[in-house]
Amino acid sequence: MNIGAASKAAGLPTKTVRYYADIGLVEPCSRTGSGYRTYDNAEVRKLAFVRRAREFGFSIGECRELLELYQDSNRSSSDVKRIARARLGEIEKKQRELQCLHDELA
Amino acid sequence: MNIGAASKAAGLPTKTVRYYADIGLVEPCSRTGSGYRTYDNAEVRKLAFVRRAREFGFSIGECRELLELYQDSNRSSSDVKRIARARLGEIEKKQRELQCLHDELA
DNA sequence: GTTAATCCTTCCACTTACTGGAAAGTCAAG
DNA sequence: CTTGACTTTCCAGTAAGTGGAAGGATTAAC
Repeated sequence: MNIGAASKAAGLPTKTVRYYADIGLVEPCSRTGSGYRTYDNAEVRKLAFVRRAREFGFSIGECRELLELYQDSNRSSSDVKRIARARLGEIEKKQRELQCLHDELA
Repeated sequence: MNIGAASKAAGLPTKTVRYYADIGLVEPCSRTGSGYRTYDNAEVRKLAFVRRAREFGFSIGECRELLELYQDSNRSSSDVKRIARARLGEIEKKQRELQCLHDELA
């Protein structure tokens, strides 16, 4: 999949996908002989995940951390669990705040 | 209330409150003789409202629009209702996406 | 009643996370 | 074999803050 298709599938502008590749956040799985970035479903899922996280105010640095959790197939260490719990706490807080915003407008 | 107390009450950095005053998004209700910005509860509520809206990815321009809705005591016009409905739709979409993010991590 | 700590002011440079646009190479369809 | 859509890099610009300096104001303590 070229960058156009990948960005479309992930719901991000092509520019942003290229930027994420530049900063090493989500890298293409390879390059064609002519230098085109190629993505497959794994990367598209990561990109979509980052899109959602960014929409909720997680910084690029935090997204990096979240991606690691997301990719970690062995989530047994207490450290990983601790980080995940903290992040979930933030997300739940955001959910409550979003509800406030909703109620204030409705 | 001086800027420090107001920003604390609203949950925003002082710098940001000053910035919002500069761009005319939320202005202090007055200034002391010596130039200190003064805020009262109405402004603090607006600041907290903007904080929440910003946290959910609304731009400063959209916050301006939301603030107008928020302040509009006469929400009878169909135009205002239309904008509010569109914004509520966005917020509800964000709520669903946040749930996805939560589930992906949990 | 001065002094130290803690506000507050403006101004300007810097940062983060994109975003637009130019110039040029690539690819698939007709 | 050319046209049009897609891609590349690079560089400049934007949005929304954020940090820090230089200096004035307020308060609280000696």
